[in-house]
Amino acid sequence: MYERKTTPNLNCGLDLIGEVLYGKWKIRLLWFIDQGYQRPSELQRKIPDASRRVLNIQLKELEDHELVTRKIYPVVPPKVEYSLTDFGKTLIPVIATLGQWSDEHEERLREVILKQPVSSDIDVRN
Amino acid sequence: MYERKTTPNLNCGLDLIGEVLYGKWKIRLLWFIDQGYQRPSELQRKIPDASRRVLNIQLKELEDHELVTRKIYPVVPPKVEYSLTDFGKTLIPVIATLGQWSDEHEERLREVILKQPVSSDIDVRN
DNA sequence: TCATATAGGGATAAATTGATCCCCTATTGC
DNA sequence: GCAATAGGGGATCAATTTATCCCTATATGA
Repeated sequence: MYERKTTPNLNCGLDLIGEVLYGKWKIRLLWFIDQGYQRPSELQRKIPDASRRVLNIQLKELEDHELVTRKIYPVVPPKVEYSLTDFGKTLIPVIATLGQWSDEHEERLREVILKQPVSSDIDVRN
Repeated sequence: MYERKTTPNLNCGLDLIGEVLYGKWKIRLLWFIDQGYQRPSELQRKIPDASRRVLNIQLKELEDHELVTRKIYPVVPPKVEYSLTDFGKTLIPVIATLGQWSDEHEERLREVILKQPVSSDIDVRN
């Protein structure tokens, strides 16, 4: 497993939330789990761009941070279900705010993201 | 300058907001600029853990994404001021939501972040 | 003359994150 | 026996992000 070499900054609230929410798929994982997609395979289908492996790793981190719990059913083939903890649930309105903002500004966002490379870098040979 | 080798995912709103807000210091930069700390040196003093260089790079990205504008005063020594664009200002309530959540849960967050390494990894030889 | 302040950037190294590949478990059904 | 199913993990590589180091410029004040 990867071992951190630097100590995280934990000065202000924004550092703290960064520690638990940074990770390419974490916000989506929380969101989809809240929506009822609780099994790993369901989550993979909802987030096909992420590899199985990375989702597992990020789910594990969410679990370590007590935002989700993992319940294993002792059946074959195995069955696992993730749920939000009460703590994790408090994040849902926050995520909703993020989602709402990006939905409202979707078009603008696409523009500014895709206009790369920036004007000064445009190569007229294209 | 670093050149991207993969194309970003832009499927849903959460991908989009990720594109503009990912970056260790970006949220803080937006927040402090909104608070009136507009000059690079002021921002550096507010965020001493970030190097000058990285702040410049992230400010540049915020500018490319039209969240801030950069005004250069032709004086010596040089003077530069960043301001939020109207677009950037729409993010402030979103950031406030993030900040509020993490302030409310500050103690809990510190706990779960610092309890690392997780129980199964604890080495009794310590 | 030299340090300070102010803003910036290139080159490069280090850290972190994400992706790929291949392997394991056990049962059911063909 | 072999494939499919469902969940998982080690090793390793690639991509990305952040940090470090050192350089530019000009004016002011000691």
